Amino acid sequence: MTEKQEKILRAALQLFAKEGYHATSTSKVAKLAGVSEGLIFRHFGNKEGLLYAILAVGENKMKTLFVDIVMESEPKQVIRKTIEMTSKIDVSDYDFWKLQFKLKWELEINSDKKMEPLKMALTNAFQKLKYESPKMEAQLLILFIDGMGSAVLKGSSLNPTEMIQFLLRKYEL
Amino acid sequence: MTEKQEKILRAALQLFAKEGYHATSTSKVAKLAGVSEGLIFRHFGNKEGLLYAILAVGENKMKTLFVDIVMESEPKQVIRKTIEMTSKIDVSDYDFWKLQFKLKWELEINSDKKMEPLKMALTNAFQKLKYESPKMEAQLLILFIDGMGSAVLKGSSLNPTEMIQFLLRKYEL
DNA sequence: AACAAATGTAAGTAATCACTTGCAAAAATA
DNA sequence: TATTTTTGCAAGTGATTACTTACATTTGTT
Repeated sequence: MTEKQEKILRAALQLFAKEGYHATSTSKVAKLAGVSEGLIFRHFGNKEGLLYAILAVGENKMKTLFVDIVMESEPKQVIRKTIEMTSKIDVSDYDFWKLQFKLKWELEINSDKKMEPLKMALTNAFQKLKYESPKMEAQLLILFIDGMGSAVLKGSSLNPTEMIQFLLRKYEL
Repeated sequence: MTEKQEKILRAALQLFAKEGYHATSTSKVAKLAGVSEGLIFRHFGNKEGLLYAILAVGENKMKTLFVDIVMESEPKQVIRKTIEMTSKIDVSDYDFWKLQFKLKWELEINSDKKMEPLKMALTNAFQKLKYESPKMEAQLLILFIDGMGSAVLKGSSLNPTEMIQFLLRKYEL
């Protein structure tokens, strides 16, 4: 990975996350990155290739965020860590997460499949804790996580710390 | 409102909801509507004007969906109706709601303010029912509604009817 | 050192973008 | 009926789009 390649990826992430994929032209990316426009196509083939290069880099961020939860054996800890997940997101990664949410609607790129391991872990946790409908409980919690993430990234009025505390009490954690 | 004006609005809603605002060109809208491209600008000024004309038409849809809940005096009914809200959405209105969610991310058009009356009604309802943190409860439920709507409109694997039943049980309704 | 491959740029390309102009037909108003 | 206003279209406009080409420079390999 060249220095200029990284500059392109950083610039593209920043612009895609802020303005959206279609609203960002390759010439804008090149300008912000301080490279010639042609270099984008030399390295990434086309605009779509640039997008997927960004997503590939960020894929690991998501995995490392999940692996700590999925590996956890204590059921109560699985639930606690899931609820606290959004607060664990580094501010420097906001652009990446914002892009993830944006793409879900702008293009129809779904990140649901990546959620599957988390859903499994949660279902198991709720089952161990003798909840009546562990599968539904897992789905509901994921719904909340998604909503929390969305609220935080859009700078909604919602106070995430307060909401996390509230949820932890609800699940008796 | 001319017949051709309506045709333009219908075509634009369909395309904006499916492909997104930036990905839809005015020429595509004109083609689908079966009119000349210039007519769009004659009637709506520019592309943004076309978008806001669509949103103005749909504004009432949102209001009528909320008014039934906000006017309800029985607290348990307020909560029940809120939970059941997503299932009350007509399939023919899917495009409008999809556009609403899309715009929240593609442009930064926030529909949070329109949620405020619902939030107030829910807070009151939870207060009457002696919940410990009525405000947080209201916020949590709205988070859920948002997530449900998002899941339904994106055709996620989530079964909304099942989830609604599950939630009604959770709130002892 | 010699050669090949990879990295980089400047200046293009045709196509498409949102939008305008000029003019005709229809509708409303007098 | 005469006149104005509104509705509509065909054919434009310059700007911007994603992408290509031709050529120079740097880097890696033998």
